[in-house]
Amino acid sequence: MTVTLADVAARAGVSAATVSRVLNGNYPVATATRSRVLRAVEELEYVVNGPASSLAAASSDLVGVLVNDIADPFFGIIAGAVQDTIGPVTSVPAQGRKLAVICNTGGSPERELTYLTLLQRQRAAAVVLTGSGTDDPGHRAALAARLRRLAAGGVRVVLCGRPLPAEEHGGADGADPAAGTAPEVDGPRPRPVEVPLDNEGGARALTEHLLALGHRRIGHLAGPDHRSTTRHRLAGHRAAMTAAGLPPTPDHLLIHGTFHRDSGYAGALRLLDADPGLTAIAAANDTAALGVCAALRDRGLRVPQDVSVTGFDDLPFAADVAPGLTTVRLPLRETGQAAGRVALGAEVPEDGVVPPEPARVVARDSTAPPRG
Amino acid sequence: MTVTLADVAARAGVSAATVSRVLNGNYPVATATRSRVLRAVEELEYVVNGPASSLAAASSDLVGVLVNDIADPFFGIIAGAVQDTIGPVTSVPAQGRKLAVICNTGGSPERELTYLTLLQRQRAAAVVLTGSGTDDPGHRAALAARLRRLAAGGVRVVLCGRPLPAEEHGGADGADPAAGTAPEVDGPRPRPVEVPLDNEGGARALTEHLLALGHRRIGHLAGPDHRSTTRHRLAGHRAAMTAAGLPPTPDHLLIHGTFHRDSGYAGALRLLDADPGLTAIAAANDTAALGVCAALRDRGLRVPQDVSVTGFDDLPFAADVAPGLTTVRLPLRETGQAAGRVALGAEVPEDGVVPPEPARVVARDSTAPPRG
DNA sequence: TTGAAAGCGTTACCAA
DNA sequence: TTGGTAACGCTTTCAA
Repeated sequence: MTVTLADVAARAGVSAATVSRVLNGNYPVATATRSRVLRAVEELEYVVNGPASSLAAASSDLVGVLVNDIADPFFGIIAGAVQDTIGPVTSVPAQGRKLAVICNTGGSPERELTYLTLLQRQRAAAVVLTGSGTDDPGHRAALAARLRRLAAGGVRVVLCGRPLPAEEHGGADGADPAAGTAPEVDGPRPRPVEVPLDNEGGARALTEHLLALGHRRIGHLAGPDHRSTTRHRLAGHRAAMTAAGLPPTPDHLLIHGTFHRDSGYAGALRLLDADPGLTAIAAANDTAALGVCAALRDRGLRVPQDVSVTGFDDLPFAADVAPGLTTVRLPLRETGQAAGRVALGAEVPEDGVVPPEPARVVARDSTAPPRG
Repeated sequence: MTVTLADVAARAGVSAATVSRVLNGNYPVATATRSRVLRAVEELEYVVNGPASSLAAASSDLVGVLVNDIADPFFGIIAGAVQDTIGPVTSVPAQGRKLAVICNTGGSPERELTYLTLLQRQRAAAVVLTGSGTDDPGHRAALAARLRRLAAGGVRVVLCGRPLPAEEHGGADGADPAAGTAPEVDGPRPRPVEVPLDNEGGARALTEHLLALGHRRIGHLAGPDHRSTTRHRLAGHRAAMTAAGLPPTPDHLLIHGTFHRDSGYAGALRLLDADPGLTAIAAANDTAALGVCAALRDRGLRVPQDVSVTGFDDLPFAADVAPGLTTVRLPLRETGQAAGRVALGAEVPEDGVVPPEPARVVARDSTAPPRG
């Protein structure tokens, strides 16, 4: 039923090996032969059998991209950039024609592990993990173990916007007691590469911006607890406060939520209840910040006249859509493209870390002085 | 180096066949044997070789999902819903564990075809095409041919939010003269299934809403020309105008653009220049509508006091973020889930068309009467 | 309930 | 420059 290499070979009057060589273009073939083969391919509408080819070549052209929330443009932009870089229409010569598999983990460490297993099973060429990872020691250890196995299987691992989970100390396979008999790796494998996002610097710049405007009572709507991104952004915020000689944000002005709009809405209401006199709110990301704006509107407050709102640049147009919203512009496209190039093996730094692009504050309509 | 079935079999003291049966769970195996095998799998950290298994079984567990713009939450929501339905954590029993491959076409018919070839090459179990398709006859024919080949290869095809491109009339393979010698299909294959979005009904409801508010000078910012979605939404708009006994929207109030924010911004300015007295603008989608809101703000106009703005529900929170924006709520999640179930083969209607969920108008702050 | 063995369609090595 | 031919790792009859 299906057309195979042999069919093409027969029609072109050559051997299967020759057809393979023509198709892969990695071996010299006489011009006449080549065109004969190509014509046969056309006529028979032949399409390579990927699984067979992957089996024989011991590698596939699949690249996994894990995202926390596919409905969030933040990840959409990164995933799109990765895909553009490695995909059918790539700018990296002789590397393209790979297929990006975008996997939506929903922020769940379990699903993350499940997807990684699935990708390992597909013998993916590379795996790109984007967005924040969990800080939970158990999950980190499990993730580290899985990444180790992926690397051992020749899968290139790229961490985009999150740090590499540390391996367990002590003997090999410390994280998995049952793995004592697992086979050893047959040589040095490429280590995971980090393509960081400057979460800490961005949060610091964001807070410095608010402080420069004269704000002192700043509510902080942080992301989910136990996430690397949350931790880094919080650290940046604190660094700015400290550098300005100010006390750290008090507990009642620091609320943990999610990266979603609802969380921003609810969090803003709680912050206002906790301190009706606050003049600024820093949100976990733009999506949450938009929720903050809505909450302020519903409370009869204006943005930024009454309260300045800031967030991370998850939605490129957020600052424009919600007047008064100040965001940190993270270089999402650039980061995604860098991750894509690393996944292709085209850009692997010595120390395993691609230098991050600096985050920039996009101030807009936020020059109003704080209230009384 | 890598652990294979044989390794597991040896360790468990059984044959490879038995291990395969245990792993696939589609064959009776003694409980004792099963647990012995599973333990060996654990101990060796065995992960199935997907390509090998796909080759032997002549089918893979990959499902392709094509989207026009991965950075647009509209597609993110649909893609996420498809993935949730078919993916590792699925609610459809005994069907899950499939891997969704989300492909970003950027709205380009060429990239669409390229991705379809790539997916055919991977022997994908199913392919889901989402969002508007091109109306260009050449591309439609090429797409129809490719879909036919996919179906012939046993790939289930799902069209989500767009109509099935018609086959060429006349003899078989009419669209591809060079294919005269292509092999015949070896039996009846499942035809593509349509999971529609009610674009026409939504546009009609949107326009009716504006008309009911008393608007008569309505600017229409349509989507890209030659796209099915654009055509359907335009048809709904016109139907509402006609049903109300009104003349069709004049040419100078009908502008084609893209589905992006910038297009909405620029288009709104053009519309205002063409008719400074218009009282409402219907945009191609929410993203463009947000751009319209920004343009109105920059022109010193208020929404909806001076101009009512409407759009399709690409961003769930758009109406909430931009006060005065009225949207049509398309059942994106439901549609995506239906598409996922169809892709799994769990829901295939007789006539090949899943009934669409109705679109609903989400009115908000748009009760202001028109100016003048 | 289990095992042996024949493919599945490519790739890549070795000759020619 | 080309052809023959082992792998590649799994699934799936067919027997036992």
